[in-house]
Amino acid sequence: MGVAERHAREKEALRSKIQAAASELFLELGYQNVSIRKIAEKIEYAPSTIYLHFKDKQELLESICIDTFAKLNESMTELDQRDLAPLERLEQGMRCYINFGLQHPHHYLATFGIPARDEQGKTIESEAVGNIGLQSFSHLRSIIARCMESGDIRTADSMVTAQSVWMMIHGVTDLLITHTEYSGFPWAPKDQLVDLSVANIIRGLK
Amino acid sequence: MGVAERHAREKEALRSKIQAAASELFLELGYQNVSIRKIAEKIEYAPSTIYLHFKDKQELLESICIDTFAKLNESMTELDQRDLAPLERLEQGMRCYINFGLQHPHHYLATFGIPARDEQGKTIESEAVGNIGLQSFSHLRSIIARCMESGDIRTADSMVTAQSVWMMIHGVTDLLITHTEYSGFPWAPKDQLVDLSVANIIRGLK
DNA sequence: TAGGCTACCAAACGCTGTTCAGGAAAGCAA
DNA sequence: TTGCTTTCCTGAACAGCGTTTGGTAGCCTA
Repeated sequence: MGVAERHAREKEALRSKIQAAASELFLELGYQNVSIRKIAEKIEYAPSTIYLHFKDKQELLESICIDTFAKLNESMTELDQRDLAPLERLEQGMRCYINFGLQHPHHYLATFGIPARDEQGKTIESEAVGNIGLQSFSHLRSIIARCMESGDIRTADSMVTAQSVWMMIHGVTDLLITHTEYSGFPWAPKDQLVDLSVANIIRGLK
Repeated sequence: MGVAERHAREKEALRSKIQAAASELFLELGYQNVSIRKIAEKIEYAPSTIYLHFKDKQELLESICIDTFAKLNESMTELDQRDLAPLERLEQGMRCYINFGLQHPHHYLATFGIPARDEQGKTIESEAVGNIGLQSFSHLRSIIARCMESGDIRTADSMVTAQSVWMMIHGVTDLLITHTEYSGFPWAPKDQLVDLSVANIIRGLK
């Protein structure tokens, strides 16, 4: 009676196909310019079919971002296994985060830069995105806690400290993604900005 | 022959009325939810009339953001005249920036958080916005240069340093605006995050 | 008073996300 | 094989969006 299983597989296959098409367009055109109709056309299905697999556009794009952010968490976990000194680990973690943002600019912005807003303009955030974000964040927090234990940085509330650090590297990542192209502003080279920022953030924690 | 003048005044008045209505809706509903049609309805004109005064929606919203950012520059100039010690001045400047973002969240996000993007997803930035941003930035740079001269922070390239600092406080501002409402993430109180971030950024510069 | 000029608007175009009634096909039971 | 049910998918529509265009009404000048 493998019929039900086959059906489930086929259904899953189409879901993946939608995600793949959306992901490609997403990468190509950016968040603002991906439309349900373009995705549908790419996979040669009717637009309404997409709604059989995803509640709405937000959920579809979110599912892609979650997949992408899972890669960030993988990188972080990998970094954990390289058993570096705490401070070195912290620096690598920050660089890893920034590089991730630069490698997946659209996904990064869709997740952190352009939150969904309701009619009142309040931020809406899904549980799923919250979870994956929390995972990344807890990596950061634990590294910071370790740096405090080892005495590499001064002791403080690891929660508040980690949030503050996250905000800073988010700012670096965000502006590197969105505003570096603009030639009217005399941006310094990315490398310099990253190096100095990472160094100064760590210095500030000592 | 005051007719032409009266006409010019009337034209200017309508332009301002459009801006005022847009600004109000903007504040109320956020960037995503302001539409030309809603603005038109609010001032009881046809949507197309708006296009006699603004090239497109982007230009209209930009003109509002520019006005708002002019206030930030005013605050910064005011701060200059209070003739504080360099380091104190730097701290106040940073706090001033963050508070500005929190007081005008939609304007802040529209200017820095949600840049216009073309079909390829590249950032488009207008000259006008670039100018006003450059003004704010040059304030920051000159304070930092002064702190270097006075020996309060270590000497380095003031351009790169200012950009790095800007990125960090942008990150703090941005995340305070967009993600604090989300209850699933255990955010620390805003005050704590601001205090620690500002203190650590300055510490990192020493 | 006639002509021109400006301000304005209604309607339309092509796009968007989303919903929904219905059809085709596949699976199952008799 | 026939009929029934379930599943998947679609075409058409709705309401909204930013923007353009053709045309009109009213004021200003001559």
